[in-house]
Amino acid sequence: MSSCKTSEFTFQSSVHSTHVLRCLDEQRRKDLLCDMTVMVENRGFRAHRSVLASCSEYFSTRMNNHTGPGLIISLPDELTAEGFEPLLQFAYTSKLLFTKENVLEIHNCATVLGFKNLDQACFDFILPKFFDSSKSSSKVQRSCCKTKCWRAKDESSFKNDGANDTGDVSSAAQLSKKQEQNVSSNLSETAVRTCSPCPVETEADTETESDYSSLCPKYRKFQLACGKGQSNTDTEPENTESSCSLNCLPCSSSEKCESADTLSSKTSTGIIEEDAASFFCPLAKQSPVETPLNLCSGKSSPQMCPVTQGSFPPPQSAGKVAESSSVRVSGKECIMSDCRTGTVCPNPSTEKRSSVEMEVANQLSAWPDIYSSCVSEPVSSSYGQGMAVKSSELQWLKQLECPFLRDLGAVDAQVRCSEVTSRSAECSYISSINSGEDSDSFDTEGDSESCTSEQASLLFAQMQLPFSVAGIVSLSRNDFQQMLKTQQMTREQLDFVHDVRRRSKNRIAARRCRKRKLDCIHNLECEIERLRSEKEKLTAEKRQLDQLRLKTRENYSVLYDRLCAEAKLQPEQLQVFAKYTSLAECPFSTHLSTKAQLYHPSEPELQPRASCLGTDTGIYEPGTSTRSVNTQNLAASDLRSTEPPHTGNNKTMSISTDQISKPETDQS
DNA sequence: GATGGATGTCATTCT
DNA sequence: TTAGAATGACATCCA
Repeated sequence: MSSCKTSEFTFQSSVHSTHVLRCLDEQRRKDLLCDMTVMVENRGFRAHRSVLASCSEYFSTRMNNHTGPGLIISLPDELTAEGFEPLLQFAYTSKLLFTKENVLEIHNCATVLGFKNLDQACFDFILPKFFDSSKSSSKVQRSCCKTKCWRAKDESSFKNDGANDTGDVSSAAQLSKKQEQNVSSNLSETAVRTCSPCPVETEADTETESDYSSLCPKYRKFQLACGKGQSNTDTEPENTESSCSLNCLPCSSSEKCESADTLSSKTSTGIIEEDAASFFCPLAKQSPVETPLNLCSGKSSPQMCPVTQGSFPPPQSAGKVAESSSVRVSGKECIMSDCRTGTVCPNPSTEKRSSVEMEVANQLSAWPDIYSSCVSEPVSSSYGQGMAVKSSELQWLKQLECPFLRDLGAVDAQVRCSEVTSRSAECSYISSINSGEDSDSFDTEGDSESCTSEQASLLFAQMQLPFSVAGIVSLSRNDFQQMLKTQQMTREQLDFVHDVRRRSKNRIAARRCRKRKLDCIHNLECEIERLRSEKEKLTAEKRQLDQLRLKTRENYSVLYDRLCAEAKLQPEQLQVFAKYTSLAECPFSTHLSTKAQLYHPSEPELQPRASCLGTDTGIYEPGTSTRSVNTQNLAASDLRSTEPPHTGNNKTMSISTDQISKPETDQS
């Protein structure tokens, strides 16, 4: 405590600025404390001078000489309200909403007004995406226009970029020259940055496919066939990792281009958000609950739970983290974030996570093996340093509400197991190894296979190996071999270490594999359920359509008969009529053909008119050789039986097969 | 004692 | 060519 009194503490909230901005935006909307009006195209926009002056060089310059109240600034004629309004919103929300239609206007306004953080480079990236003929605006636009994503560029290159842009945005380029003289002086001195062309996917479908890239071929095929995302596997660290690797594609440059926002793929409206959190894995924003721990490509993540070099924060502090914040204690920074909200606490001063943080992230990904290993291994080594913690020091992790740590309850069993194991004086596994038996023997001699990692850890201690099981598992191959080189180990020890590493890796792989299998089974079950319900729905729809079709057919039949009766068509006319109405898809083509057949000139002896006159001589005699067209379908007859008497005209369609010269072959 | 789930390990294949 | 990951098969433990 005495040292704490003399230490200097800094609390830095990453959400404070957001809150302030939000309040200012609310004030603007309510016209509270607004001290200026911007006139564009006869439209007035109320705003705060300080906000606009801090965002725009243009406003900053214009306001220098005005200190009185009621300042009204009219924008140049070439600017439009359509272009200015999104910029005003951007000034207050750090989000730029744009469409293909107004992006040019916005670009013009931003250029003229010298909006900071909306550099030319941003539009350099966006505009080609919009106006490239091969791209559709409805596609996903991924922008890499984060300020952190931009690399410093000299003014000349900036101008070159601007020249390159003329192909797409000629009007904007024309404006830029004149406007640069006024406002871009500051832009240039602030090291105009451009966006390195991150190799991001711009096609939504490509992104979807990439999502499945982490799956094994078999399951990938299934997932692709199902067209489903990794609904259940999202909570799995390795899948999160794969997703992150997709969304956090590194820039081609060496700059720390963490990610680009995934814009909405369903609308053509883009959103560029200048948010600290957005510099990192977008999954944090997309599904914060489903993304427990961001382990982008095995690297550390700002979503990392509180971890420091061997000194963990107390449970109460970790468990009550209400908002993203970073606490700097004596020069060391503890990253604290709320896993539930997905907020992050990027440290602006540190570009990379410490190796310990990265190591812990890796170790957590292998949870709970590492957890149990950590508990049972008080190994102090450069390799195991990050993991050599007591179980009591890890208890605070359980108090976090990170979904990733949900299984801690299950882990407790292993912890207890490991503790018991560590207390046991004898271990058959150890004895077998020490006796010089083949390492395979410990497969069958272990008391519990769930404790084999702890037993191996114990053996490490027995063999005085200065590293942990978790350590050698998490190391890359090069690091692992380098580590072995630094150690003076016997052949037996080397074999043993290699064996443990291989088995541990395979153990983890087997878990992953089984988890995938279960997910696959679950997905299949869901798919079966979905298909079943879809089938029922389609069946009901088909039934409805069938009834409707029969009804229509009957109505049409009635109309046809009435037409025949009223028009008193001659057989030749009926034939022609039937010819031009007997479309293939017409349900009455057969009917008409039959009628036409009835009136065929070669059969003058037939008396078709009898059936067309609506008389009962049309012969409908159930049980006889007569056949009704409508009785070709049982459902039709059922329907007729429920129809009112007016459908009795159907009888007129009844045809005696005796009257037809050749037998009717259509029995269907 | 039978049984099914969970897990570890090995051998093989795939990437 | 090789390392690592994935996975089927088998064995074991345990409820």
